[in-house]
Amino acid sequence: MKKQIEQLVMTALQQLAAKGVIPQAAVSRPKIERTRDSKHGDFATNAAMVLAKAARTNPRELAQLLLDELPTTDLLDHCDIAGPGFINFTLTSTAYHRLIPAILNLNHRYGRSDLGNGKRVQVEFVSANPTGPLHVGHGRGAAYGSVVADLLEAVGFEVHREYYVNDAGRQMDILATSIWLRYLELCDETLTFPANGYRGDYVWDIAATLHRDHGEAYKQDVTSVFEGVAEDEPDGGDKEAHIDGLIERAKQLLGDNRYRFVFELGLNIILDDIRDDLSLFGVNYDEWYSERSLTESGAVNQAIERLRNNNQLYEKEGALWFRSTDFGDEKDRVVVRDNGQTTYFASDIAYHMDKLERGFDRVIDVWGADHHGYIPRVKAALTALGDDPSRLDVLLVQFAILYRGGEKLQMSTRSGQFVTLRELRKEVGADAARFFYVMRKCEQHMDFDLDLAKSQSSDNPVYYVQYAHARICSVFQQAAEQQIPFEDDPSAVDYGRLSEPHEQALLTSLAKYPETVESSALSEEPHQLTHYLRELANDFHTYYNTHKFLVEDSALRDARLQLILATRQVLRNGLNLLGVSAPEKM
RNA sequence: GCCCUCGUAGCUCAGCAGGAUAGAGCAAUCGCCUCCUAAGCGAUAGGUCACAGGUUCGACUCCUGUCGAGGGCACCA
Repeated sequence: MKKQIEQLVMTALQQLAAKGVIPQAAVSRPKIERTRDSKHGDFATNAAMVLAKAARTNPRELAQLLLDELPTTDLLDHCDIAGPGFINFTLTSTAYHRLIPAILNLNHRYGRSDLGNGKRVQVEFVSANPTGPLHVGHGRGAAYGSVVADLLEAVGFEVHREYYVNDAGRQMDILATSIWLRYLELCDETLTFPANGYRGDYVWDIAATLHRDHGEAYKQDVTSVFEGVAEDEPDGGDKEAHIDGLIERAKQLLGDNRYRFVFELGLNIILDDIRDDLSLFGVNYDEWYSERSLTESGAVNQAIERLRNNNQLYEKEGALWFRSTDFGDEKDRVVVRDNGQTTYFASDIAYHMDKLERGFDRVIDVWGADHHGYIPRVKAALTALGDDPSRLDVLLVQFAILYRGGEKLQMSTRSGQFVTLRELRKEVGADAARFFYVMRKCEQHMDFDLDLAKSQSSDNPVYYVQYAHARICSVFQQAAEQQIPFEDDPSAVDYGRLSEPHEQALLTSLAKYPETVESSALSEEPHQLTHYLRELANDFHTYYNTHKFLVEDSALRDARLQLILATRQVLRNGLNLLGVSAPEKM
């Protein structure tokens, strides 16, 4: 609807330009907005106010000239000039009535568009280190990323969903070593677990698997493990040096193959768990991209070479540095350490280079807010490599703070004290969790109230929307049980019978759906859709409470039933985009 | 110290590229089920949009500064 008005105004503007009223250069896509107040009609434009200066006339006069040039259409009931020079458009009721069969014919396609023109977009999200189960902080990124991906797909982009697996690096070595130490404990060895090791129960579980399947094949004498290793922090030493020493010792004592085996065992079990967890949360990927594969394929070295050839690297204190300050970063960054190992940043340069080279028109990274300082250096690297950094957009997701019984819950992966995404799902359900996560703007710090998400009451917005859907289903259930007939061809119904204000309100909301999806998708703001669905559900509940649908008057009944069928379709489409179920019964 | 994000009703948040009288939901008070699911609906009350300047016809929205909250400033990943 909005598009149609936009075209009408555009035509009028071109006419005005042709007549020399306004300069040709001033003609641009007019801004058409929904009015806030229905007294001002359905849509409004400020075009006359914007162009008044260029036309050397006052806004209200220009508005009149514009209206004179507006093509005739059965879409518009009337237009008027208001306030300082707004033009208000009021649609005809037929324009709205035509919407019902249109929605029902389009079915699940109502709200989808081809705006994206099949452009390829990659969305990378979650990408948590596989050193433990996902926690509720990752949940927000998961819900947000997957809804953004689905929204972009709905408006016609070709979307590629990807998880970057950090399967290399020190954190993974710490995990492998933690598993091995727990294994030794299961072999009845006594030891002091390192302060910096991973202490979660899942580490015990993996160690138990190793012990069960391989007995004592990986056992070593504990004194040989700890002897000569730097003191741990509680003993007055450095916890980093201590854990690094233990990693070295593990590699030494187990040998390459056996160490590798423990490492892989941990990685695979945890990754399988993450995959399973996300899938149950309704989050699926096209690709799990391994960090290690970048090193193995030589991509990391290639990226470093390319930077070197572009004269962006220099050596200092035995390490190789990238001149990221030349591209706006606050300090230069190391890509190869003095021990010859490439840094995580080097992998990330290679990864982002690879992303752009895979031919995506746009690359979106969904990161936790704690990574924001990382953006300038990645963009710097892309610029230095001669790529276009504007093709990369980083969306930052703020932390979610969990509350239970009004108390803030603390969490930390290392200490093993956290609420996992799995626990959250079990406690509040995937539907409520997803809806809650996505209800807030991503850059907004979020308070996640567990009690509220769990409550099956009016306080809970998820149930509110789902309930509207179930209620509509129930009406048709009733019609079937009472054998009340109704016309099932939406185009054979007289919608002129829909004259109640509640019906008009509902129709207006239904018409807004495509605009909402488009705007949500383009601004990467799923919360717009959740708010919309709440309003739509509210329009329906209000209507439901004041009017009966299964009335005697069959023509009126037909019109009302088709209207709520269209409503059900939109609720369903919207919930589906959020990855939330639309139950028939509640 | 520097950088990023945020600061709207008692609480949690909307306010879409500046536009016509600031919006919801909780919580509070008062109403509505012999009637298609009361997980619902209606009504009342509640706000110098953190503060101070600036930009203009017009600022919650843009710019600068102050204050406050969170996060980031590794040869960790």
